[in-house]
Amino acid sequence: MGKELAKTYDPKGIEDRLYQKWMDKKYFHAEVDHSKTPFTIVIPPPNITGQLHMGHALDETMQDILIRFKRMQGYQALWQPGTDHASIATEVKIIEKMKEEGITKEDLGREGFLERAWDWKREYGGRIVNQLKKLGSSCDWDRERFTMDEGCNKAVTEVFCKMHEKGWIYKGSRIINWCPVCNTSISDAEVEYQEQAGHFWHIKYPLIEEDGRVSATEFIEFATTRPETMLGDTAVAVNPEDDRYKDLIGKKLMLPIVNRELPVVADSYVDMEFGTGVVKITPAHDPNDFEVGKRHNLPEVNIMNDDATINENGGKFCGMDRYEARAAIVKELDEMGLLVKIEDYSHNVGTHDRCKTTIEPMIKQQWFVKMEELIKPAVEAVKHGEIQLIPKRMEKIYFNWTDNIRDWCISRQLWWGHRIPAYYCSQCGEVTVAPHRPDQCPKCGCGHLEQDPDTLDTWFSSALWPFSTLGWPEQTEDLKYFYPTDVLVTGYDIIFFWVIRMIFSGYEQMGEKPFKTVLFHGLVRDSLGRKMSKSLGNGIDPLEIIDKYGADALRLTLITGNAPGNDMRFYYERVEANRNFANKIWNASRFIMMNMPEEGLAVSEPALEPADQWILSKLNTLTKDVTDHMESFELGIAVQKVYDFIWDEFCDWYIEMVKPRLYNSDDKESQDAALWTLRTVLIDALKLLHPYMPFITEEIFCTLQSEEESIMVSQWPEYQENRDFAKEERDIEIIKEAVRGIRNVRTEMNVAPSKKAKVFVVSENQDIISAFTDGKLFFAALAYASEVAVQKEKEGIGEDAVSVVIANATLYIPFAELVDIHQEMERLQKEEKRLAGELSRVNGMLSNEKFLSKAPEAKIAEERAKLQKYTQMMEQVKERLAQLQK
RNA sequence: GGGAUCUUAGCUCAGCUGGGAGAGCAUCUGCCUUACAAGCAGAGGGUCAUAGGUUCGAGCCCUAUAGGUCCCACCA
Repeated sequence: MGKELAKTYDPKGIEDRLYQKWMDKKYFHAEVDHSKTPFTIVIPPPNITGQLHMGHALDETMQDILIRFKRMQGYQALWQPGTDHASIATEVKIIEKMKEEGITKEDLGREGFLERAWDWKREYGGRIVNQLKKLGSSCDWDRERFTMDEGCNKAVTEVFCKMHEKGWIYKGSRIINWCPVCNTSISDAEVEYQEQAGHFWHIKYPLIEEDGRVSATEFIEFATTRPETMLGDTAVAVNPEDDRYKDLIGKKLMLPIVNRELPVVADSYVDMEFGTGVVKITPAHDPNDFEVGKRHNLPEVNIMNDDATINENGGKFCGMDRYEARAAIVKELDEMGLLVKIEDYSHNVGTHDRCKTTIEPMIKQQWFVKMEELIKPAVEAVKHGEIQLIPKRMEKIYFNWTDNIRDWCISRQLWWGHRIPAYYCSQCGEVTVAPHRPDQCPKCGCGHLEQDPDTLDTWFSSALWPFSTLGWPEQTEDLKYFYPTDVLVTGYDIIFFWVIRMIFSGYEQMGEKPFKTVLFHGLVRDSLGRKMSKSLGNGIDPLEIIDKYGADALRLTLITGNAPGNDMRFYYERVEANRNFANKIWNASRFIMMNMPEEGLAVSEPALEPADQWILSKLNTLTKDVTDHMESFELGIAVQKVYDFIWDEFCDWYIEMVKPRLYNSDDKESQDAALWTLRTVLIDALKLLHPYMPFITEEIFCTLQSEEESIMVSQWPEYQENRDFAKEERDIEIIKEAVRGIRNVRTEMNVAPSKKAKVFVVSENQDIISAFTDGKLFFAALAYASEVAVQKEKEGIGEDAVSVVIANATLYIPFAELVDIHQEMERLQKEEKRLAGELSRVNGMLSNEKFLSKAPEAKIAEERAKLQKYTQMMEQVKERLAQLQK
């Protein structure tokens, strides 16, 4: 007897031990090796503030599967890991923590705050990395990077200076999205529109008559959702085509409360159909109005402070919060008789995606990236398939963004991040953009230079990630060898933030795409289909699942039962089912090991029996299918096939077929062949499964072979022509069909499993006869037969036998005392009816001329074969029925 | 307003380029058969949202409709 294993698989202990072994052996490490083809994945760097959630777990699992697969295939597989400083997310968290201590950012000052931030990074930055390891992620940890490490900082500065010189980064006064809570500008991508119930205030402004007096009778009415912005109104606009207002164009209105004269301008932006066809124009606080203002040279009156309170331009409302001011203004307008009515109105409000605060559009000096030219190669690359997006439908989302792109506001009024390398001369005001602080102002020569206080959007550095992590801007060997990377795996939710920006950055800085394929996945939701979130408290912690069911079970759950790019729901039942699968493999392996002789097996291939050839042939097909599916990124389909193979074909059929041979030590040769096949098939199946379930496969592999070896650096199985046994496959399938038939009738007749009976196999077909003769031993075991007689004639079979009809053969089981002739006839009649149905369908097809002339030959041949098979079976059923009727 | 996506067994979902509907869980029946009760053997259960169309053939392709989800968008 061979090695002993525990009766149930317990991943605890095993996983950490194996991970440590892999680390110790440096299996994850990849070096430049020109004898191999590189295969590279860069990790979407998790935030240092983050804790592992299901989204990460899915993301990392997909990447690990690909990396392990390619590594086994012989590629030089590099999975480049690292973390992201996550500028705003981290800064907000640190401020929150400081608040508990009663300290503000300002108390500490910039230096003090940054010290705290780095402390935070040291404390929590490693946490997520350790969690990734729990999943089994085979990242090259020796290469771990951080978006604010020296190399990445250098890359950021380099890009900023280069692009500034080129004129593609500029500073400008433009309308931007301002978050009054986070106190910073944010990019368009960070604005999240939320449908909110609000009001539509109908207001009217009086006309100024020719003589300069404010009319008491003539007004223009319009509606607004933000009445407080009237403080910044500098015009009212109508559509130039609008006959109702043609006469008004060029005239003036009086802005109430503020008492500012407003011109009536004509602009096609105004929709005549909407509302009254009149729009008040606030260039400083609305992006559209800003554009209108530019077109008509309107003054821009900023009415708000950074915290969204009204500033001195708001007169008596100065100091009020924007909503307080809104109420006060509405009240005053009402008192003045200028409020026409208030309607309930549901509309989209822009909020900051991080804190959900309603953003305030404001005109501010900010740094921008000019997108027009930059985006072009990124569009071409996807359009021409140089970069492939999976699933393909993501392309539409991609183009939708690229087609409507606006300049990217990259400056943030934050401290945690890459500080903008721009220096201002306090004497002459000259702006110098340079990698390092200049000693003196290049214009006036003075030494009073102040660095821009702002930092860069956190995505500015992540956009460079695929090459900054490989050493850029240095032309390193790593960069030459591993870039462009192969696959980027990420959620579709950051396509705009990250994927697009990496693509245009790759082309701009490297002159080459950052990756060949982008593999998108969806969101992991809870069992009710809701997003997992802290506020709902419905998040499921992957670490708890790993602790309870093992990382392998979790990985399998995340990767199966879901189409690429679709969201998935998380069910404990599914993890449990996959845990059970792990246990199934464990026990199959245990069985094999228990039967292995101490001295081991001869290495050479023994004389195989049909059952052995059948499973080897199945494995061969499986190998091909799995490899094909994995190569086309159909990871879930691939592993589903391995699952079915292992559970159904290997465990439920092959192991059962082989038991009688194992227990019969008289035929040593047959036993050896069985053992050899069991081991060979198990090992290859484990290899196919390894990328998905790295721990259990390694544990078994090593127990089966030696602790020193590792499945993760073993060779990926390949399809072998000489393992394709078509005939044996067919023969065994026929026997399986017979077994199923017998089990079926036995259950139907309530025959106790312990009750064995003689089974007669009657067939005139020589192939069938020899197949059953060869497989007698296992057929008997599977079909609960006490004895099997394979013969051409029906001799010696009593009338009161149960019969099972399969193609080209009839099986008889004499159950004298159990057989109820009437019941047996009913059963056969049911079968007759089923066959009649099949026959009419097949005949229908084959008698259709159009089918015969248009369908592919293979299909026609297939149907003809079926016709033959069913016809033959029908004859047997009829014959048997005729006998019983006598 | 534009677009994407979904609607398949009681539940959650697969179903790759069109060729006789699948899985897991749940349900029912019988089994502790010397790898596994986290198991084995068997069973029931679907007019593949609806209506048209293309095709020899449609869950799959096209059109429309209904309902759900999501993304984008400058109608104040």
